[in-house]
Amino acid sequence: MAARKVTIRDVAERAGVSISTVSHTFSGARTISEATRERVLQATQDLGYDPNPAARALRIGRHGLIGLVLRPKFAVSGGSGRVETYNRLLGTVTTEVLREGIGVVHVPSLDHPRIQPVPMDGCIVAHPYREDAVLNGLLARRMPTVAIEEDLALPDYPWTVRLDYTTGVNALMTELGDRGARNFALLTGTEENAWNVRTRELVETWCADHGHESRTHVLSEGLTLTDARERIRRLLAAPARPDTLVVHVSDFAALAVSAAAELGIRVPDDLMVASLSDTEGSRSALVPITAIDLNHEGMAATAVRLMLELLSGAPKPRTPVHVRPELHLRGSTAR
Amino acid sequence: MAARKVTIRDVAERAGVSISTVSHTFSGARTISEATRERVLQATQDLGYDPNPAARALRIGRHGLIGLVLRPKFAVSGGSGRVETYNRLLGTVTTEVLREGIGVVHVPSLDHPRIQPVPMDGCIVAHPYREDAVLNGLLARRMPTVAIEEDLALPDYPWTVRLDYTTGVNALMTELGDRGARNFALLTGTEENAWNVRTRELVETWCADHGHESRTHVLSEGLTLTDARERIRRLLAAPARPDTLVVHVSDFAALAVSAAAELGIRVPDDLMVASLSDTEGSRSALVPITAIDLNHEGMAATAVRLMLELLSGAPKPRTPVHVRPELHLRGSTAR
DNA sequence: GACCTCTGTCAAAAGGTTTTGATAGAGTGC
DNA sequence: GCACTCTATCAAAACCTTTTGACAGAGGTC
Repeated sequence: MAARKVTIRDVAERAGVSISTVSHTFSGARTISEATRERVLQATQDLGYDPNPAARALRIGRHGLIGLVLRPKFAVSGGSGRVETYNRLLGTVTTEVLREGIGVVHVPSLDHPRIQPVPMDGCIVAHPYREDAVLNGLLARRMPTVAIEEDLALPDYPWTVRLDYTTGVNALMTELGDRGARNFALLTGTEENAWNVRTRELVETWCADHGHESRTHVLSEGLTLTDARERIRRLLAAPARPDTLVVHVSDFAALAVSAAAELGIRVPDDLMVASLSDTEGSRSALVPITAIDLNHEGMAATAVRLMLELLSGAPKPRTPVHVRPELHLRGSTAR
Repeated sequence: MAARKVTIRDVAERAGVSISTVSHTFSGARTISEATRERVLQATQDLGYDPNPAARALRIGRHGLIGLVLRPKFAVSGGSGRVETYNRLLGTVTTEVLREGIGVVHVPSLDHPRIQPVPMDGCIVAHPYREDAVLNGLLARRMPTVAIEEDLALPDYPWTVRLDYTTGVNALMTELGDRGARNFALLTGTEENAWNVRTRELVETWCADHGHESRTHVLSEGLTLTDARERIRRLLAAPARPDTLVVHVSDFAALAVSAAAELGIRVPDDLMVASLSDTEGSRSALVPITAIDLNHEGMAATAVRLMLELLSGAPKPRTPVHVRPELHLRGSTAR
């Protein structure tokens, strides 16, 4: 079936020139006469020559590929919100990187500390856990690595893109406060990532600072929608019901809205709901939900920028790199 | 910053052995004494050695990567249904391929006929257009290629995974007929891919065979939701309104359901709606919509199986490879 | 002690590019 | 017609692995 691959040597032979001439024809590194170029191109065509990327990479020392790892592990079965996140990241990284003529390779987020050697010039790790095994493995191998969101155990890693939670969460809380919220319930998650930890700190601090009630409930991100619904329903049916719900997962926020409807609780009049992430789930809920958009596009684009800097040998950023989230006010908190 | 990369030669030197011994230590191709192995591993550790994938690929002639191209072009901004499709494909391909220790690389679906050389052993092209430039470019380069859905101009390409539209669409139409559908409107798309063309043929043929009215409307997949909504609204407001809508894009089907609600048309009593694709849009519409699930998981897994066969030199499949879609009956067509 | 087999190691070749120093020949200026 | 510069080309080296044929020494058999 597969006859021997045709190499630059075959092309050179057929065109009656040396292999360096063929190479130069493609790269334009040296001037080549029109007649020769013609013959080389013709030979290339005839033979169906396709340069070997491995040989090229070996010689020039670059693969032209950057890796992308998403943690938490990409799960097809996972909530649609997570899928959307992955897509926004992947889409942006792909687009941005492409502009530089670089490709994207999926790096399996093996829990194995030793990732199998993948041809990449650098790697972007999105949403690492605390003491993330993949991130640490890459760093140990001296792979140029950019993190999207910090590994909480590596707060000083300079090549990190951080979301400016302070601005985002405080803006949201102020808005809720202005609209009369006094008794908050925060639904946060179990995964130890910047998103959960930082937003929790900020919400709790803000409530404490403003003398408002606040109670934090931890809900596993892995909960089925049915189980999550049940948990939320119980929370809303309890006698001392909060007047405001701040929910980490947008799909859960949507659940809260529909659970409220079933219980005859009016949103936003009796209960305000806000989400700490923004996806289709929050946008197209029964009552559209006020949400903080995590600006995955901005994060990804910035990560790519950082990666290009890192690869070109630029000095590390001296101050933390932040990206602004976007607050979308919607019906679930409207007057 | 980046001192010269440490190579197998450095490890050999530090361990006081030859480079072949180092290589054998890793590959296990020859027996190595315990003492030597120990020293080699220690040296590897000390130096932070990381094998060069390009050199390896060059030598063994395989990259350990397969490419994935999604056409129509992956658009983040595109409808959420398209995003979901991409994810289901990507997720399945990644998972399946990983099992074999192979990685996945994103191939930009450049409209450029000449994709830049990407290190991959084979490439999966999903949903090619008619006379697809990328698919043809790959074949011209003799790249082992598997198509998910046929290129209509290459009906005999053997390494193609096809959806069994006949079974799926006929089951749907029969169901609709049984439930009293007599006057059909088919909303199909402008892109010339197997999905649009095959389903259209089947719906029209079925209606003709059963002596039912049917009218086909072509809606661009690129329409904004607002424009699509308007078009659908006009269709439903017309005097000779169909009793059944079969819609290609699930997001458009969801629009039809809500447009009907606005016009006071009851679904399914006055109007049945079915979708030729199944996504979050159809599942969580105002009235959940009966839909044909394109079984992207099955298609992707089969494509990977085909790819592995192709790469291992197996003979081409003698009969077309089909995957069954799944029909989900929901409220939009219920009695 | 001659012959053989095994074990552990090495040296060298091969894989397909890109890059660079060298050079032949053509053109230019006087 | 000499000295020089350009233009177009070539040969060879380098990139880092994996694979394979060779071989030295240890141990076994008669």
